[in-house]
Amino acid sequence: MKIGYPCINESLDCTSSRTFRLASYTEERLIETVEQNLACLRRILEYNVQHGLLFFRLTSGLVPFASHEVNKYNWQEHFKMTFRRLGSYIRNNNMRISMHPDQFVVLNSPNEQTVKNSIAELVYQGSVLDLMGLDTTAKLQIHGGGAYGDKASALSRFSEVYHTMLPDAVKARLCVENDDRTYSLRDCLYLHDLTGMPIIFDNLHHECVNNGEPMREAVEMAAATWQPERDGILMMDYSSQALGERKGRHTQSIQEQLFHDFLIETEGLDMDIMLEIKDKEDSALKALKLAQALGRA
DNA sequence: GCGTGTCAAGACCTC
DNA sequence: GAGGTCTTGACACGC
Repeated sequence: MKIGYPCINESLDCTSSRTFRLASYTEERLIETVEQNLACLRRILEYNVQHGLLFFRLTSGLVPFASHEVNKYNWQEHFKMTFRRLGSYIRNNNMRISMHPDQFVVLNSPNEQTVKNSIAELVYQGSVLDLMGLDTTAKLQIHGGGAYGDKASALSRFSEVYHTMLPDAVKARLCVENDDRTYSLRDCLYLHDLTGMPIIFDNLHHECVNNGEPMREAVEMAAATWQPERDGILMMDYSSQALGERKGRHTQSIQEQLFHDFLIETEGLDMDIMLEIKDKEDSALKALKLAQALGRA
């Protein structure tokens, strides 16, 4: 089991998602920003290795405006060697990597342009992992999308786009994650049947929307959608409810007893866990200790 | 130097 | 149809 956190390291004084305004786009600005982002990413990865955190989500913002039409620059070629070195470092240290395109990536949107933009974004993020030379156990994680008042049609639209429009390089990495209001684990299992995509399981979302599956059973069902030789073991997002806040809101800091209970409940199941918790590596380090104490990591 | 309105992109809810 | 919310870090302007 590997433990990790997403995108941002709060102990370091750099960010790997520096950006700028579209209005101030220039090639020079792009190159300079990507250079800084990749240098910071290197530092974050080194921190992670030093601290035993071997699961990490790369930020979507590594290359600003990567899938925007304004960006005609061949950054892939320009940064080829840097990406390759980062990838070697990741592989040599046996780290697991994911990326999570954000809310704007909606494959089942009725709006054709939205679908096109979404695919372009997936191609960009997949190409980052490709340039790093990572195998297909490095994943792209998206949600089901909108329901548009007719979830059955939305699900089949997803499947159609998947089969007719997505490049193989994206399909090899794409996963679907259960969300906290529309697409439950059951819906994701249906999408898995239609496409073969593995399911990234989110325990807090499952608490928000489910069909009565107990937690351990839910984890087992999601894990069964992963083909070990192609996909690796189950990836999951772990969080717990922020007390007194809106349902589904992530806690500020890990509630250690709850995480301990979750590990006990899932004893014997192998998975990599991403702590989706606001204080980032701080909670991930606490989680790692708890997992190590139970002989899980 | 600091505070704050705004930022490429979507969906959904309320009014 | 307009506007707010979700979520959310960082830019960039104004003071």
